[in-house]
Amino acid sequence: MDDLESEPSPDGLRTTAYALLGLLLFREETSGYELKQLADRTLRFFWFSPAMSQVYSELQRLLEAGLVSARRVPGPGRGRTTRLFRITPLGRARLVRWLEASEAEFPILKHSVALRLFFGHLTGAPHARELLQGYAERLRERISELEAIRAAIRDDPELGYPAMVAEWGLRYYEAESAIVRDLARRLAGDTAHEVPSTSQAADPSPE
Amino acid sequence: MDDLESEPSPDGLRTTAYALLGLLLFREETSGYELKQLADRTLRFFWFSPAMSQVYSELQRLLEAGLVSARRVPGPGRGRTTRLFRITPLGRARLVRWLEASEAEFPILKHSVALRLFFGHLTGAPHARELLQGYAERLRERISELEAIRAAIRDDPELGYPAMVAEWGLRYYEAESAIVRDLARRLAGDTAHEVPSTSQAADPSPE
DNA sequence: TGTAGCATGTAAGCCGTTACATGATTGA
DNA sequence: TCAATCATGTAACGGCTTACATGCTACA
Repeated sequence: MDDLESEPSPDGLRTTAYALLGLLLFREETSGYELKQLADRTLRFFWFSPAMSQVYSELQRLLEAGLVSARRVPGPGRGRTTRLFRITPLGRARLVRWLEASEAEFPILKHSVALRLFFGHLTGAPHARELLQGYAERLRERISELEAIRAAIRDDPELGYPAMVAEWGLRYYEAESAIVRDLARRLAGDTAHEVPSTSQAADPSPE
Repeated sequence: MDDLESEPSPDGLRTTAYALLGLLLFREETSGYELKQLADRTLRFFWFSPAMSQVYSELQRLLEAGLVSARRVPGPGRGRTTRLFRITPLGRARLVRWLEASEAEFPILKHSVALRLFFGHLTGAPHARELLQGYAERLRERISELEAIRAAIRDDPELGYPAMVAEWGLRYYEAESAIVRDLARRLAGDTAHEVPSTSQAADPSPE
């Protein structure tokens, strides 16, 4: 089982650091705050959106490694200063090297809905159906969000790759919706017997 | 942004602890070692398979909370002892309560292939295509593994829910395969211009 | 003879989170 | 006037991983 789990690259930087570094490519200069917002609109859909505090700490690390530069500017807020970050040529080169030299890990899915369905015999078909319906609902929200984003970037020729990823996400969500719908339907037929299993269940896998 | 990130339940146990606890339902008694193997064949596909050391520490925690019991038996290996764990009635009750009382989080996806594709303009269409083809290859492996598992559990009436999850996984992988195939095809048309973007790219999202 | 599998753990460390601390501006 | 937004961080903690430590049995 050599599922190379995001080995720390020679730079000592993790995938998340490179992800944030890459986002800087799409901006001239950004504050940490703004970068977090950008992550919420992009990374969130296929990686994850780091906490505000992590954004700052990753930026600090990238700064120390020379992959980004920073300058302080006043405001907004009279006494306060804002730090604006920018990717350096070295940063860009390192990002490219990382993309070319390192292997992509197989995607990691933490799917708590599937996990709960796995134990469905404990709570019964009606509960499982509600679980799936709740998930379907949240999927619809996600789809709306992502559709809005895709519509906004669709025709920008500079954003072909982000657009592909957005489409990937949409098709993924739509596949999920279809599967969930089918499973819920199948459970509807079973609704008769509630929480049927009192006995110890059998082995879920053969020897 | 209230994406309730796996809040520690009143028990102080995380999802992973409940996941392992739930796996014990499918066995009379297991060693930590065997539980890890079971996790590799089940949890891995929709949650993640914890490291060996984590399996032991979660079991220890569950033991202290009285949700599992343990007994030591000799062997195999003359001087060595094996600890066999078993879910307690309390454990089962707590698992049910957790399933019923807590909300399922929206699935978390760490998709490094999509992340890399997002930055595809840095490495060019041929590289992106290779990335997708490599992923497609690994997807095929996963599909084979999961198909074998599904075939083995398919007709056991006690394992209806695990079978549903296996099917979910298969359909998910098949959707991924289809999307990846289409994206790779689209990139094939673009192969002419290698690494086209030297200029700073534009904003990936509208103001 | 050596390596893979069975079996159990401890220790160190990083990744990422929540909670905390601070403070100005804008708009309801 | 009160909340939201902009903006920057620090501290504490938990989850999970890798590395380390140990040793037997079966098999090639």
